[in-house]
Amino acid sequence: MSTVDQRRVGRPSRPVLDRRRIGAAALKLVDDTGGFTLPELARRLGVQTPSLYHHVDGRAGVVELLREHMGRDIDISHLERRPWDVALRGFFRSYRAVFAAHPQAVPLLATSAVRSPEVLAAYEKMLVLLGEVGVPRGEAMAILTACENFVIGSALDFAAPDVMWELPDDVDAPHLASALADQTSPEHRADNAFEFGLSTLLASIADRSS
Amino acid sequence: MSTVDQRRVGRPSRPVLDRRRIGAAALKLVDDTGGFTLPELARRLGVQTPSLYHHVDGRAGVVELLREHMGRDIDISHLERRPWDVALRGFFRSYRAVFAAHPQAVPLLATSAVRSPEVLAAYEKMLVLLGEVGVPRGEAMAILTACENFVIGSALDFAAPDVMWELPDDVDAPHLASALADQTSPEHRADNAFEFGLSTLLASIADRSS
DNA sequence: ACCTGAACACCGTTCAAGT
DNA sequence: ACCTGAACACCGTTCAAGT
Repeated sequence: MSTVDQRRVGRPSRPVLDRRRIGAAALKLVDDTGGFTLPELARRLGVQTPSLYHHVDGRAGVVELLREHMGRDIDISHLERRPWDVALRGFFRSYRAVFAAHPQAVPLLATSAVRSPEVLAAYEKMLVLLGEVGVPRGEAMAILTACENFVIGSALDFAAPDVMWELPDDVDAPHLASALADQTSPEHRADNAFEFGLSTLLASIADRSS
Repeated sequence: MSTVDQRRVGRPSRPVLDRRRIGAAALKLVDDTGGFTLPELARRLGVQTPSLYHHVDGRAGVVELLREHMGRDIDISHLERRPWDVALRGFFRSYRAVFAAHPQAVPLLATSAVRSPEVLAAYEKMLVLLGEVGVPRGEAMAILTACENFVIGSALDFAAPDVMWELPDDVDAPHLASALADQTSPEHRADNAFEFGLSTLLASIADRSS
């Protein structure tokens, strides 16, 4: 009948895709479904699967895009604040909050930490902070790495279902059962653990300063 | 010519597969190649792919098998030792050492922590320890969770390539560069960070005891 | 440069058939 | 119960063709 079928072949007058749009759609897809597939991502973008390859390097490239996208959300400005512990606490909270905002994405990214220029710049600033406080240079990297490892582990914990702490009936663990029951706020189990660990690690930095 | 071709159809006189053998082969495969595929796993076991489904629930079931297999290697006996900090330190070191022995498997398992009966029993014992020391019951779970999160994050860190800390030429980060250079032993970067964080977390438990 | 359609190798899963 | 062979839907990736 009419020429409603606008299926087009060949290069469009203006590009319909760009890395930013792909990254946003991918993150949305992961948030919605817990995973992603190139065909499904392409469908959401109204495009054929191979089109993606003009902008990202396959599936691994999309994961990289997720990493970039979430890395941008980490609020580095905390590191401008003083005193140093307020700066670090704010930064690491933001770091974890970004993961917590996209729990389904965490397992995809956990393989390797974010190493974008922005994150490297953040490390640079944190090292300056530690230097100001008097932490020996040789120890600074170990301290920050420990903090980051803790943040990533905590993010994974947050992403994990709370159901994982349900005890099977056949295991006898009275102390564990009552400890789970005695939690001040079970719904914030992961948050409590995070705040505890973060405070602990930061306090130990104070100990190392001169 | 001869009947060398022993391809058989139907149920074998004695089972050729069992969960243990599948788990061991899967772990070996992951250690060797960094991943696994059901066809590849079946090939190594000298069996057809669908045969695996008689023993494990598909691909997810194999991951579960990996978890069980590695969980068995964690040395719980540390928790019988005293004083409490020796017990906990030994246990968490063993926990991480198991991951470190199979770095390629870590990303596969990181999604959810090990929650086998053995690990639950370990938690039970650790809670008894914390109780002996006088840690308030309401805080105990947060403390142990923080330790576990740290261990898992550290395991992922260990599994990550050290190359990730190579600085691109275009980023200007003098403090980061010198901090990396000043590390007491770069080849043990991940280990140093782990030992630092673990000591810190354990020390804070002492603070919480009465 | 950038999108499409067709094609390929490969993977996870199901199931009937056979002992 | 336990293994095989065949079959299916689906995925990631490549590439020539078209603008």
